[in-house]
Amino acid sequence: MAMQYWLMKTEPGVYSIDDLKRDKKTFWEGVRNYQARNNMRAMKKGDGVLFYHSQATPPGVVGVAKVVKEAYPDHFAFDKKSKYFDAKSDPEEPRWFMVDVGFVEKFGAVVSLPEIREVNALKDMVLVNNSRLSVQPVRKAEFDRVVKMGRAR
DNA sequence: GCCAACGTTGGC
DNA sequence: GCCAACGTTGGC
Repeated sequence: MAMQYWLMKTEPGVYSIDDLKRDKKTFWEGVRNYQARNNMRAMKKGDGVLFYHSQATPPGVVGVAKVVKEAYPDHFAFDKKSKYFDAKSDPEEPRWFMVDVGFVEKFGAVVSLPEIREVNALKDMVLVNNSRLSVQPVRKAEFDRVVKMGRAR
């Protein structure tokens, strides 16, 4: 099975690449969108992840992470005190899942969304065409190109 | 802070 | 099953 590639969004004020660098790895809880969830369930250990800062100035890819643990139930959905609580997720048949991701590298500077939009080879990225999806698949060529841009600084 | 895009909910 | 209303995301 070939390695797959993904892009995961986070608001740096909530959890940033620097937090991941410090923690080495983290669990990716709180995804409450079916398409994003399905993408997480398709992830395999070792898959590459573009780490994206949304709600940032500028927004963009700030580094690389990797999948270190495949999808398992998001128990925050069962916790009434959690902001991610969802009464419709039954512990017997969990609706929401999370994965663990590990730190790989932080780019010297952000590969910004406007820059990505300017690159013809990246015009089909989900990021460019569906700005709302928080966990999305990335083609290998796109992943390699963004990483190359991130390292060339 | 605004607003477009998109997903979800719920009445019928 | 349709679709209007509503809520959320995220760029600007």
